[in-house]
Formats: sequence, structure tokens, C-alpha cells
Amino acid sequence: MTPDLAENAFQLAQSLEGEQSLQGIKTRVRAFALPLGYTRFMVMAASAFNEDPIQNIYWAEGDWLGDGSAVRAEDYVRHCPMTRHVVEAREPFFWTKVMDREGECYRVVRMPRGPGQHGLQVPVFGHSGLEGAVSFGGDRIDAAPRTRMALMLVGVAAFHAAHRLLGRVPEEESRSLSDREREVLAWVAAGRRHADIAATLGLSDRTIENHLRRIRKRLGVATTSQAVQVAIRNGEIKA
Amino acid sequence: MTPDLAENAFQLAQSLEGEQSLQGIKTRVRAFALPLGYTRFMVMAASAFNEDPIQNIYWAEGDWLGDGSAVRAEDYVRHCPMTRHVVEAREPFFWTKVMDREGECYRVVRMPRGPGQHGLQVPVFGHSGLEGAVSFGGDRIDAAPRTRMALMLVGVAAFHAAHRLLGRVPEEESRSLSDREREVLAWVAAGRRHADIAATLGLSDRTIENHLRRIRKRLGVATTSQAVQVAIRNGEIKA
DNA sequence: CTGTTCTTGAGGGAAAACCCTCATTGTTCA
DNA sequence: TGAACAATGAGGGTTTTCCCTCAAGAACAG
Repeated sequence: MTPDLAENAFQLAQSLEGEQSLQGIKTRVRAFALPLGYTRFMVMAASAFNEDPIQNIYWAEGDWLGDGSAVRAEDYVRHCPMTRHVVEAREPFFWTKVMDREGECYRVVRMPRGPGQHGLQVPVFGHSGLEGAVSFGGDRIDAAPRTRMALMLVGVAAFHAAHRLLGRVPEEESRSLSDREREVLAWVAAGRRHADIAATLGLSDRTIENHLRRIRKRLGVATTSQAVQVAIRNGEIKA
Repeated sequence: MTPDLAENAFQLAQSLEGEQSLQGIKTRVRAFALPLGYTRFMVMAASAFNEDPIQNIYWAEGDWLGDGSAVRAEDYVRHCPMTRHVVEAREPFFWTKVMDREGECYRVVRMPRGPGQHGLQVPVFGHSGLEGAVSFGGDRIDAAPRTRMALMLVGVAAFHAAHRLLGRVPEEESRSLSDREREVLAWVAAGRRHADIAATLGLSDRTIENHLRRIRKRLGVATTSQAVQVAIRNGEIKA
């Protein structure tokens, strides 16, 4: 029992808000989590939209593979079902990995204990739904409810701090449509036809069509319906 | 200074996870927030998609209008700019309301103090982006960073507890498409054409077309592109 | 057992969207 | 001061979608 766990978590989460270096984030989070038995850390940017939910890895540290070898972040993520499960989870969850006849076996558990690797996976939500995830892992971990809550607080703060320092500036990539194109696509998504939009915007039928062709090309999609989906996903237009 | 603020917040957030009645939520949250100067509470389900972000109000209590009259939830929300601002905020923010020549003046502030009403607005995020908001208000409120963090923790937990008890109903309205229709529309949103989808699903071209007509009729939209937008908004298909 | 909904399929024709190219204005940027 | 790009418009033709209606079998509820 750590009587001031909550207090420490609060102070850490607050200090992370102003942290200016990834090194600082790592040092502080380590100092907090190591006494609780967590020796492995992973902070990643995620998205529920993509087929590969993990967009970027800000911090991967520790013996995630269980054999002492350095973790290659992308590989691990691809073969770890827990990073899949995070796109469905609504709250942090514990998992356990045990070895059986058929190799590694991951399971979501209420109380991780016993032999094997254990961990806590913390999803981070934002305006576009799932935006990141933080993993804490170890061999003998403290999995009390209050610890789960503390790590949730710390994990979310750590993700935001890392994201602020390293995260995508999506002005180049995501904002790939011009204002006019966005406007036209928004009308299409609102159910208007080319002729309606042309009349509304005081343009030619042909111009609308040309804009839409350019939109499809820019977004790399085949149909306008798909362009609507992708534009919503990218935040170009609203749903 | 409250030495065990963090501790209390943790215990409260945990206890809210298992709370089975709205009354219990209210009682616990009140007991926590009143000593900090917060006398007004609002817990609401929100959505960034709609033009009116507030979908539902689970708990509205206290002298929000400043004249002792009972708050009529919808009216208040409609005329309070802070509930608009929450759709853009990424984290909890303090606001202050003062009266000037032109009436009420709301402002987002770093440190609310002095005369007037003050409050903390806490956005709650989930898989579909903004899912709710919690407002704490009062005349003389504790606005220390640690208090902000504690209320964030408590607010999020309170929202989830209230949402769990009162939230879900819209199975009738939102799930207005059949499984097959959803499947077809998902393929359309993925950029496939009628013939492709027909081949993929082993159906006739005509059947796909009929499904899509029915989809448009059901969603009350004019074009398939709009159907994609509406279906994403309703959570029928993902973006 | 009858009415409703889901799923499937079709005929026939009209409308809309889509494809290629080319061209003229502006603006902005190196 | 050209290059690049946004925004506009068009010619000419092909493909796709959309509209109406009709229909039949299966599943399911009252």
C-alpha cells in the first residue's frame, strides 16, 4: 500500500503538463511506475480509423519481448493483440501474456498475477475518438484499482505531453484540400447535386465537377462517397 | 490547502465506477465539490457532430442563472457560450461570467476570481470524439491546478457513471439500417461501385442498387454521399 | 395464420456523375 | 519574373447512379 499514490500521481500529471523534453517525461514516469513493478513503457499515437491503429510511437522501452532483446516497436505492435483490443476498449484494461503449447497467449484479465508478463493498456481519447494509447508492463505489477486509476491519469498526461512535443502537425497532410474544395465537398456531403451546388455558389456545373475530380485525386479515392468518408476522417469536413 | 484532495478524488472516482443510482452520484460529487466552493453542477451528454452539441442532460443543479431561479437546462445551454466552447476545448477550462453594460459576459480564463460566477468546464472524450461535458460552478471556487485535475477525474467518472445509468436508448433511432444495408453502405463509403460490391457479396448489381435506394429513403437523404455522412454521424458506419 | 420486414432480383429509362483533355485568369513564391 | 497552383469554365463521350414499379421466398411477430 502506497498511502500517497494519489498525491504522487496528481503531482506527476501536473508536472507533465509543462514538461519540455521527452527525456523529462520518461524520467518522471519511470520514477513513478518502477516502484509499482512496471518496467516496460510504450506511448503511441493511435487512430481507430486506420486498419493499422498505431500511427506513431513516441516511447518504447523495456523488455517487451521477454527475452531481453530490444523491442522493435512496429513489429511488436503488429503481433500484439492488445494493441488491437485498445481500439474497442472504453477504459484502461489489464492483460496477461503466458506461454502455452502454441506460443504466446494474450488475455484481457481483471487481475493480472502469476507467471508471465502483465500490463495495463490505457487508451487516450480526444476529439477524433481514439488518439493514443499508453502501455505499462512488468513481471510482477501492482494492479490495485487505485493503481490502475493512477496509471490512467499518468498515462493520459504522458501521452499528451509526448504528443505535444512529437506529435503530427497535421496542417500539411490532413489539410490537403483547398477552401473551395472543402466547401464543395461539404455541400456534396449535405446531399446536394452538382447543379444545386453550382447555383448556390454561383459557379458553373462544370466547375463543381472539376473540383470534385481534383478532390478525389487529392484524397486518393475512387468515388465521391469515399471522399466524403475520408474527408470526415481527416477532419476536413464534419460528419 | 487540502492535503488529501488527490486521495479523496481517487476514492470518489473509484466509487463512482460502481455507483448504481443517480442519487448516489449526486450525493458523492456534492460532498466532494462543495468544500471547494462549487455549488452548481451539470452533467450532460454531448456530441460535436450536431449543430446543438448537447444531446441530453443527466444532472443540472444549483443557481446557474444567478437569480435563484431553477435552471431550465435546455435554455441555459443554448444561451451559454461555454457549452459551445467545449466542442473545441481539448482539456478542462475555467470560465468567468461578469455583468457589464451589455449584459452577461462569459470568458475563458486561466484563474477565475473576483466577483461574478465562475466555473470549470470538463469535456469528456470517447470513441466518437466528444461524448459529454461536466460543469462545476460557484461564486468563490478553488481553482488551483490540483483542484482542476481532481475535478477532471471526478467529472469524467461522474459522467461515465451517469451515462451508464441513463445514457443508452437510441437503438431505435440510430440503428435504423439493417445489417445488410450497413454492410453495403460501408462498401460504398470505402469507394466501391455497385458492380464491385455485388461481386464481393455475391449478389446482383440490382440488389445493391435497391439496398442503396432503401438506405437513402430510411435515412431521409437525397444522395448516397449524404447517406455516408449521416451514417457516420449516427455511428452506423465508421469514418 | 396473416401481416411486416429483410433480402433478393429485375425492366426500362432518365439523370447524374465520371473520364479525358484544354484554356483563361489571378495569386503566390522562390 | 517565370513556375506553380487555385479557381474558373468547357467539349465530348462513357459509365454509373438513380428513379419508378413489380415480385418472390424467408423470417418473424401478433
